[in-house]
Amino acid sequence: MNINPTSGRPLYEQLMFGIKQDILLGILQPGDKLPSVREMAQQQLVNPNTVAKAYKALEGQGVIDTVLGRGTFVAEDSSDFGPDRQQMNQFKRQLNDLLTEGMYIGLSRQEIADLMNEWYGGTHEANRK
Amino acid sequence: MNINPTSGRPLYEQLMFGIKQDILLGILQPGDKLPSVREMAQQQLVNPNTVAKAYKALEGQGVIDTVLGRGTFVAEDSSDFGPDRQQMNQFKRQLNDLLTEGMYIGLSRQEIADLMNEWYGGTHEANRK
Amino acid sequence: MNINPTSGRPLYEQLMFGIKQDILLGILQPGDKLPSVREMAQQQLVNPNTVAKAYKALEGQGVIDTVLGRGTFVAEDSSDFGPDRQQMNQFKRQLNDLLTEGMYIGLSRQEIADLMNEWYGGTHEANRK
Amino acid sequence: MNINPTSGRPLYEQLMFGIKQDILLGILQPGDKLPSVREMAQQQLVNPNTVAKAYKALEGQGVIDTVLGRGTFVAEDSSDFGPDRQQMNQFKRQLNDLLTEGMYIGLSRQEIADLMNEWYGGTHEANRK
DNA sequence: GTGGTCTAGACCACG
DNA sequence: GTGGTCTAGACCACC
Repeated sequence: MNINPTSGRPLYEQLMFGIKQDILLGILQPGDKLPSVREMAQQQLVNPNTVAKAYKALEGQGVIDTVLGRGTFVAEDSSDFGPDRQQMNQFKRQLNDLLTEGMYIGLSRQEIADLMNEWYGGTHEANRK
Repeated sequence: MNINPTSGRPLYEQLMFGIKQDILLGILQPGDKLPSVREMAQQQLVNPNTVAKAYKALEGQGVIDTVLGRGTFVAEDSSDFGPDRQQMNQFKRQLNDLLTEGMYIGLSRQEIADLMNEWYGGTHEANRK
Repeated sequence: MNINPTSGRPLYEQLMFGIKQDILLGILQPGDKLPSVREMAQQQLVNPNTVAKAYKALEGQGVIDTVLGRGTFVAEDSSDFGPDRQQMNQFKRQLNDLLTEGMYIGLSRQEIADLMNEWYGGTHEANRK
Repeated sequence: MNINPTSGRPLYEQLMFGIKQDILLGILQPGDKLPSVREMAQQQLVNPNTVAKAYKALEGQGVIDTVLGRGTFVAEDSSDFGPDRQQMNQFKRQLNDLLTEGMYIGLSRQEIADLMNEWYGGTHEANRK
């Protein structure tokens, strides 16, 4: 998981994102314990408040469970968060914007497809369906 | 072009994308005059400053040219040059983010490829020269 | 003389500039007749008012003389407009800005010097002192 | 850095150049935090929006990075990459304009070269690594 | 606390 | 008429 403070995306969102990704990739399994708020804050060089906010939001989504005094754990049924309509629409809008941008800087359809394949091939071979 | 003030996306960014798309779709041709800042502001129900901000940013990207006292025009050779390194890097970062996002909301590689083909097929197949 | 409407510099200033340059280069000699306001406007694709404004300003500087009903002529003593202190200061400030910019985009001192020599060599060999 | 509100040059542009120069002079080092928008506005007696405009433009040029909620920082590798084509073209245009201007106010090739050497010698010889 | 966005309204130079 | 700049002041999300 990589946190990029200059990307403009909220840090807490990037954290949520990274954790969900780790679950989808199987790096984190249901029942696994997450780093404590303070540990995670040190690892990722962010403010503990930011981690706490991410954990709280994930708990609200049912992705993780917090047990007072023991820690935070990946929920048992955490991996079935499929795309809802709102997320899909947002994604399509973003893809739309990105392809417009790509076309503008002179990238062909093939070049963009290549970049896409590169990403899947390089980092996520094991996860393709 | 439709500006949606409640979408959460900055208005000036929506304007920029709308104009870029109009150019790619051929609705706006190189050399065409854009609505004046004040006209566009009235059409889209935003403040003239917001339009000016979008126009300025587009000029910075080489998409449009502004002639003092005359107006703003679609640039002639906006996509002639290949992508430069900075643009490429930025694009790859954005693509990376988007694909991660797609994976996170549960979209498969094929589904994303389909969305991409849909975009190219639907809006731009007919427009290629 | 080339007028660039998108440079951000006022058109009338570019005109003044170009005329003075032609005089310095010897293309225009003292006593030569300048194109009429309308002719010049057609040649340079600008509004006649813009040409008139440039001519008037040049006359105010003693660079050209207007004879009513006959036309506009290069003044006899027009070529001795040396740098005054204000012009020098402005020039130094602009050079300062430009060199800062050049250093920023990664140009070495030598590369900038080369560009400079290229400019002098290419266009103005005859005029060097 | 001194902002001169009566010079005719846009304030935000003066800010941009002042910051770039501070970086080149080593007064600001990569990673250093810039004064906050509000602080800088007070220091330079300008409106915060004007500072924000300058910061935003510098970020667009890759000179500084902004971290939401934390502040603005000098970018780490701002001049690593060579100049890209667009930047080069813009620089050449500006150099061209400036040299024409110099010739027009009566500066010889040697005088301009001297001014250039003066700039490099005076401000940046000691600072090279 | 930080920067980001938007509005409103003013003044200016240019054409 | 055009865009460019600046100010003032508001509201927001993020940290």
